[in-house]
Amino acid sequence: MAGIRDVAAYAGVGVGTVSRALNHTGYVSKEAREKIEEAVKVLNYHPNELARNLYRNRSGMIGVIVPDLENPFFAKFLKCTEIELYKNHYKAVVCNTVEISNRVEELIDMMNQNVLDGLIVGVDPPPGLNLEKIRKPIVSLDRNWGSCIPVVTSDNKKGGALVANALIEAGCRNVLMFESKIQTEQPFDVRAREVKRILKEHDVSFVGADIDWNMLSYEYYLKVVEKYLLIFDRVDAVYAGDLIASACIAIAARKGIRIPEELKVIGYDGLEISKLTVPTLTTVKQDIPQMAKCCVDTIIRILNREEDIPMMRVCDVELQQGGTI
Amino acid sequence: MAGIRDVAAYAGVGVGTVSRALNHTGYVSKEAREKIEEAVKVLNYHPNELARNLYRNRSGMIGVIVPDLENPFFAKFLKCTEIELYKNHYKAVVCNTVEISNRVEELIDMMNQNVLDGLIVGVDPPPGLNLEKIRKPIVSLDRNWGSCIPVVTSDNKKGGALVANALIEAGCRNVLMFESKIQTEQPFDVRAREVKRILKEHDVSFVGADIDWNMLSYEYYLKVVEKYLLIFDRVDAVYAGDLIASACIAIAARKGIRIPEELKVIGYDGLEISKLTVPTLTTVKQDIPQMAKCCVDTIIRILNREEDIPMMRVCDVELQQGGTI
DNA sequence: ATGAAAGCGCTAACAT
DNA sequence: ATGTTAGCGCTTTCAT
Repeated sequence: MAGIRDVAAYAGVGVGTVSRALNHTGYVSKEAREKIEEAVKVLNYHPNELARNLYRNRSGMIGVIVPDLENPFFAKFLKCTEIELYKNHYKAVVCNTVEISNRVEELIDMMNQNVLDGLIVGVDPPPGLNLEKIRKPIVSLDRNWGSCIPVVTSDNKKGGALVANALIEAGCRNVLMFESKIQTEQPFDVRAREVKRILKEHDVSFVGADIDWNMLSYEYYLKVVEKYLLIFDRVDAVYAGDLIASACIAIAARKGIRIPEELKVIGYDGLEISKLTVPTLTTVKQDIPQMAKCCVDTIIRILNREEDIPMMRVCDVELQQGGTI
Repeated sequence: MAGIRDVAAYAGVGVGTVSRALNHTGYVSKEAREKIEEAVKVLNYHPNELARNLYRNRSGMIGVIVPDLENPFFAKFLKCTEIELYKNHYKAVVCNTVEISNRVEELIDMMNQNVLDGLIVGVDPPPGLNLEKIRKPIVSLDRNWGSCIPVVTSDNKKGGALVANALIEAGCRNVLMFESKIQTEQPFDVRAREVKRILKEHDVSFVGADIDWNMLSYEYYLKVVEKYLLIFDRVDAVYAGDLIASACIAIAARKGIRIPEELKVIGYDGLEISKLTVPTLTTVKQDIPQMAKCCVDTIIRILNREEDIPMMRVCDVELQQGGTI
């Protein structure tokens, strides 16, 4: 494995000249440059990025933590994030937290060990996290990690309002809501709060459904949706994330419940699957590419030591009209 | 940022002793060890992994290349691969090839630059690839990269037979197949070939559909499926990957075509979405976790310089019974 | 058992 | 414009 000294020797110059030639930094004569290029080719030389990293004290790697890649929301988020990072000459190191605990702490350690230059997190912070000791940037997707961690979120208030108003305009009186319980004070809690507020204002009653948010499988969703529809037989509408909403449409079809006549459904997220249901799912679409872009943009700006980094960036949402409401 | 010399100074020992203590290599007296542990805590010392990497000439990173994470097959594959890599103390650097060309070559360069210790590839090799110059392991998922690149595949022959036999037993006479054209001699071509062979044997006629495999969106699938069902109105069955098969079920529902009475559908892959269609999709399920495990296991064994690495590992498939055939 | 010292392969400051 | 040299922070001989 040829090193820079081999190249220097072969080209008959010093290592400094080689380094300058390769990095396009400082002056290098035409002859020297040509001899070096020749040597590089002959010796099949590739600069050892590890040595560069050590010197520069950066790895060019950003960790991206998501709960579960099987969830299409996070798969798409990672896809978009990876592409944005690539545009900024960074690589994405991926981490699923599902099935394994303590992974977040480990990735934070990797930052301290200089293996990662930063972290984009789509998961809750680990309990008892001490942000003091972290010297590298973290950007969060829709979670509160602390006052000094920038958050990229989508317009949950508008999203909640879109949901509530759609339900009200459709004349729903009894809504079954699959929503996370408001307890951890996360940005997306705003959404459920807004939905409930507006529904109350219009005297629409609703009931929350309690599900295990760590279970990601349609079989589980189908079971849960079926159970709840049985329990609450007066329900005339369901509001849930797209995956559960889709499960709901499937259950309705199997039970002969007509949508939207007998049961209205409104989803949230605007995932691909919303196009596939029959009828297509009316849902509030989050701009995942935009959220990914904001996350990457923010972390890059911190890495570049820019000033006035916004601590909160809110991406737009829009109603994607379907046939379920 | 405290370094190993700071720890050594604080503990009143040499750097060598600190290194040995931290790595549990060589002898270190109890007293020294305790003083060092104390120093590590006080100074909040984290060993710089970059320096270690340089010395050891490894990064602990494996690149995983997939066409598109929005495809649930690859999302799940990456998820499982990441978890398996983690168990082996490696990290996964992810790369979508969609939207950007030349990414494979770049990741290969990263191997030569010691940033990646190996590559797991779920994409075709770039044209004109020269394997000679690659000195680090590559393992491929279901693609031929060359005779010296191990391949992990699933039992495409059995899978094809399961499809064909299911179609025959259901009495289909005219099958519309959404399958990749056999031209690149990839392992998964065996599947289509086997389906066709058995169908011919039983005098079942079939017609292939030509679609743009780089387009991944349900809206596109829906459009294409609709077009083909119109063109071939004598078709009584469709065979396609789960995503297209699901689109097909949606189209049928919208057009009032009863499944399975008027049109039978059989999918391939066994993705989550197969549980969600109405009726549930009959499909051939690939064992994605097992394939991921084989890929990781193989690359780890090469990295560990083990002997007798199998050049081809075939994972089992099984028929997942649904209601579409 | 431990400290000193020589690298790992590169970059950049410095002297020429 | 270019060669020499001192690190980047660690691991590992090699004496002691």
